Amino acid sequence: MNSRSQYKTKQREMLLGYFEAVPGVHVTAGDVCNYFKSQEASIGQSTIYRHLESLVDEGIIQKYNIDGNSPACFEYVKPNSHKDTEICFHCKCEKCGKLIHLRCDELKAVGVHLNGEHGFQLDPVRTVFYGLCENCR
Amino acid sequence: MNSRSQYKTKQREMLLGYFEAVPGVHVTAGDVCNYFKSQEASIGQSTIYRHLESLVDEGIIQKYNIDGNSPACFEYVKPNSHKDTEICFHCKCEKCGKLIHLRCDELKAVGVHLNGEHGFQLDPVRTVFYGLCENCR
DNA sequence: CTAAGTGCAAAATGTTTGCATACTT
DNA sequence: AAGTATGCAAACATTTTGCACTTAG
Repeated sequence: MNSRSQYKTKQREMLLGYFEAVPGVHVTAGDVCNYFKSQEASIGQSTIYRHLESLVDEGIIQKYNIDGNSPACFEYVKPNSHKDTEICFHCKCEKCGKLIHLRCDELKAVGVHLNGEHGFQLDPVRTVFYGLCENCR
Repeated sequence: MNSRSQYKTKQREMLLGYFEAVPGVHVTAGDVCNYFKSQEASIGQSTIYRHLESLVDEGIIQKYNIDGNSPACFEYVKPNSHKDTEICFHCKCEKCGKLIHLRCDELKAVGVHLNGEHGFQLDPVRTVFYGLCENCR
């Protein structure tokens, strides 16, 4: 659950570079593995999985579970979009797959409510609202 | 995606009985398998998986994917309960992994708000709130 | 030098499928 | 009799782990 890398290794830099090159795009662990398999400098799959976990813990990428059977998706998080003052909620369309980013005070109230009434401290970074977007309804 | 059973078999009746006996409780496919393994009249796991799919399609049980790695959860849906008041929201503790299910009108307001203000039709079955539970904060 | 990182292959997990047999209608 | 349902074992896909080896600090 808590794994951050401490060494700056070639593999970590390559992974970071990969994610930085595709901001706002979802990739699966398999996508990453395939990409590096097709490069001359490849990375073992366990290393990829281990780094994905670290990068999530470090807040550099985000992990989404679209549904139970398909593989998890990862997305690069731009460093300056992470400030507390602009909490960003995510809505994912179950049909077209579109990811919508919302900055909304009323949604922040959900967190306050969960905290006050149910003793649950919401993590807006990890929580994704699933449903249907405007076009797909 | 569309599989409804047409025959009334012993196995189907046993499964139905099992779910009706534990309304409002989440069970995984594995839980169901284990339960029936400990009974003298057991059911094969493929049969269980196939019936779970049918029962979901028939609206008799609901399926939740809490996160990508843990198994899907199933819950019996009481036939005569008016749906709107029975919407169940899920909170998952990121630390201890505890799953809390809430039936809360104020959370329903989130769906209304997303719909009205953001044109997004929330799917409460699929959406899981991540955060920290009372004990882990 | 030492702790951390790597990568292979194997294990673990949860779910699905092929197929011969048994059951419902 | 005809078409489903069953259940075993094997296949599957994704992710995790054990362990010997390498590397960063």
